Amino acid sequence: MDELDFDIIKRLQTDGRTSYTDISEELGVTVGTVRNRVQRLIENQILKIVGVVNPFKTGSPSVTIFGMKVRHQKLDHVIKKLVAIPEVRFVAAATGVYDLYVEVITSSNEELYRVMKNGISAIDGIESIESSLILEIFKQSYDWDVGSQSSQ
Amino acid sequence: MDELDFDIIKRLQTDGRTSYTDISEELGVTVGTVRNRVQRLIENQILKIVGVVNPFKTGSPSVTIFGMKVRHQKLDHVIKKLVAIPEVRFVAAATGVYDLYVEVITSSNEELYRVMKNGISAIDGIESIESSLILEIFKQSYDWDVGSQSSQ
DNA sequence: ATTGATATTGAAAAATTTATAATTTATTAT
DNA sequence: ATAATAAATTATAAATTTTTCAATATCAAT
Repeated sequence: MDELDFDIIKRLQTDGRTSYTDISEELGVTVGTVRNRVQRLIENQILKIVGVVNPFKTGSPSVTIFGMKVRHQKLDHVIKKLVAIPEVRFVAAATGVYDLYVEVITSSNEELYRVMKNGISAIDGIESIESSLILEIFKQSYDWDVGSQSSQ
Repeated sequence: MDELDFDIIKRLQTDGRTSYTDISEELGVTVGTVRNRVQRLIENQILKIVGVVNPFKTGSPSVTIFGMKVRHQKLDHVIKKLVAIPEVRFVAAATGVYDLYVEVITSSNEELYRVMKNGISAIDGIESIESSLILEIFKQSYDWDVGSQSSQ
């Protein structure tokens, strides 16, 4: 990871379909180099180019954020199980009131209930779950500051 | 929004750089149609094609999730102010313990402190803030089920 | 300095995107 | 129902981008 990687990422953060040609001209390297770099970043799972939708604009989905307290000996196990559930789209460890934050998106409340009952509740090691149904998303941006070589 | 829109979105959710040609062949429509649809979806802010990075793989950032309780009369105002802060990348209204969930990404703890002190704390109407520093992200997927015409 | 490994470049071929006009499909008013 | 209008889709060609690959350059270790 060097300055060029960061610069390429910055460009793709604002538009994931920016042509490698454009990026190469802007950054003063060859298209091939941009291509190689992007490929490597994607292979190493540092970068992912995806179409993102606001779930509330494509239907009436159930978006839920869970705050979980977990037995620390079981943390790895709980994470592994959660990650394996398709409807679980975000899992992160945190400090503070909850050990884990988990986001689930289903296309209905019935399906949410199914995931909670058969998927999440069945996991051994979860001590408590606080759940919040998301009503509306006001901001969802992906161009956060990836920093730079010099700032590390 | 019809079945074709959903199918195009589904394809882009897994790879944002899938060629329109590929999509068109797969869905049995012309490239032009795919192009028009994607353009319209992006214009209407239903779809966004972006490069997403795992912030923890591009440095040592501060990722924080805030749970906020807000005076309901001030909710619009608080949301407006939060959305305007560049480091705030996610704002959503919720049921449950918190009225708002907010995610902030900064490239350091110092910057996080600055955003909290000058940006967030300065907003009138926030009654309480619970903050959790995210330590690691285990899953971050974007291919949630956008449903279909028939399922709506 | 030399070797080996890795990354970048340049150039041509293949493929995709873009633009545009014609056609089809859908919508609205009569 | 029918005609008129609008909107979306198609087909085609030109412009651009992506891909491939051999040659060159860069870097790290000996």
